[in-house]
Amino acid sequence: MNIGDAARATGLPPKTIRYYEDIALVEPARAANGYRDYSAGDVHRLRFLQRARGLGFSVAECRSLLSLYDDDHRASGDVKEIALSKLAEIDRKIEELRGLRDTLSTLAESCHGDQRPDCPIIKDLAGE
Amino acid sequence: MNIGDAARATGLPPKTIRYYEDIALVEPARAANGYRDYSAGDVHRLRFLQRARGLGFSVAECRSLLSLYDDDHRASGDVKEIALSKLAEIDRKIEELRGLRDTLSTLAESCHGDQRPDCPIIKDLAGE
DNA sequence: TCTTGATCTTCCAGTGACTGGAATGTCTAA
DNA sequence: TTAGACATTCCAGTCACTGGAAGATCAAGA
Repeated sequence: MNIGDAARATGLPPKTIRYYEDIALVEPARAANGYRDYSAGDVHRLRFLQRARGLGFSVAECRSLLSLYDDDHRASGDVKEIALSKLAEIDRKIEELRGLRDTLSTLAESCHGDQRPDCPIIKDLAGE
Repeated sequence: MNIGDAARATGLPPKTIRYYEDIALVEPARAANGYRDYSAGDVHRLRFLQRARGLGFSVAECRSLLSLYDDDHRASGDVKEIALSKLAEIDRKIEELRGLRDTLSTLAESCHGDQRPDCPIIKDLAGE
């Protein structure tokens, strides 16, 4: 399977798939003409990556998850640990964004938003 | 005022302050010895940047905000527009993270997380 | 057979917003 | 005088791609 077909099968751009080979995440065989030749297993791994990245796992975390995926004797606890720590990270980010949201929304509400130069948002940013 | 003092006054690392000069956000005068010499106005702008970045504005947005900050005849509506579009962006991010959180939390809950290899998280990522 | 156009290859550079480190120069206090 | 704290510039690295150039290969149609 050529890279274009693998791209269609996984929803990943060819550039990204080549990048995943560069960083040794999915290393396909090569055909006689030098083209990458993706096996069904390779495509599975690519799809795994696509899902895991979509869930917010970093490439480094994906590497760990892939090696657990490869390991038939893995402990599900190891996988769960990664998932839970990612969950905690997402929670932290949500909290941070909520804080930003509240501050910014208060600021925006206090600004009349017309032609006059007087602006509470700028004043706040300036520290007045 | 040397860069170290400006750093202490604003909470920004010297490296970052130099970077802001590189991209022409805050360009201080130079002393006879070649050291950067930050005026009170420069420090105000740096503090403004520090606050705006902390609120999640990109450097490009900060550039716009700074030019509005500099313009005594700005319309507060222009500032409010930037703030509101950032607010909408933050809301989108929060929603996205909530979705991730829910998916990941459902997955983690369904995983017993022990020594056995059977793992619903891996199964889901593999698309089974 | 020739050509066209899609697809493939590699390699280099850019993104955003810094951050680290090396090599070197200047200032201040003991 | 000297130590060490601070300053300078410049280059390279981060993360996860993405864009583009230059050139090879393939499949289909005239």
